[in-house]
Amino acid sequence: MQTPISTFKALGDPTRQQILALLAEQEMTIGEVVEHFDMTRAGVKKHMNLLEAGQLITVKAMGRERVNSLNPDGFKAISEWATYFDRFWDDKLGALASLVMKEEIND
Amino acid sequence: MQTPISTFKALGDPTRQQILALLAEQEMTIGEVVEHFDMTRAGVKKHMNLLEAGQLITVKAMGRERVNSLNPDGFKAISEWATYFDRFWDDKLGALASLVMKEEIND
DNA sequence: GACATATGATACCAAAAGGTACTATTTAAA
DNA sequence: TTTAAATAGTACCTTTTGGTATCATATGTC
Repeated sequence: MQTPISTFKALGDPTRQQILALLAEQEMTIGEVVEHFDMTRAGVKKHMNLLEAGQLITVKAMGRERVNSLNPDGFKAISEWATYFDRFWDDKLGALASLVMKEEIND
Repeated sequence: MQTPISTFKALGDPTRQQILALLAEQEMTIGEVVEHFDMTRAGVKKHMNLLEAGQLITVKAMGRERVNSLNPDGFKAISEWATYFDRFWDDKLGALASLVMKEEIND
């Protein structure tokens, strides 16, 4: 499987997590997001660009405004990645169980 | 819920992803990991420190060697986080369905 | 058209991360 | 006890990232 590195990268920052939390409540323009932070619009915009690169948000133009909303794609990618690893652990535990059994037989 | 930012951060780098892939096959000392990369031991060690901070690997001392293995904790944290968001999407869709219904009633 | 507003983009600075060279510490072996 | 191996840690440099200031572009309003 291929790992969504840009998505992990986007998620690995506290400011971006806060932005996602805001957008989880309701979609917002950049201007509205900025009001929640002590940061310039350009600074927030850079974070938004990374979130968009990680497919965690989408932007739709509404006149001269641009509304940002959460994008399921990125979240879904992480979810699938996690599912893959859940199975991996099951296999490992299975392998461990087999090993324990073999030892018991050999005793 | 609290988000495992250090874990996301550790996962958001291609070199660290490769290290995890190696350790998924078998546990290794740092020296063995280094053999797979065109990088100094100290460079690899820094990545290992970040992986350990994200609870993605554990280290056990074996004599003068230190064996690194995958740590389920970090992966499990991501898995739980993903599960939380899966439910979130379900709720959003549910909310959307309710909204559509309400509009039909108001028509 | 003129003007204000919402935004994107670029250049620049400061801080953090990626990486190397070097030194120190611990442990196995002769 | 000397020597070599495996590793941790620190100082330092380079690159990337976080952030600001500034300018350019597009859109709604008068």
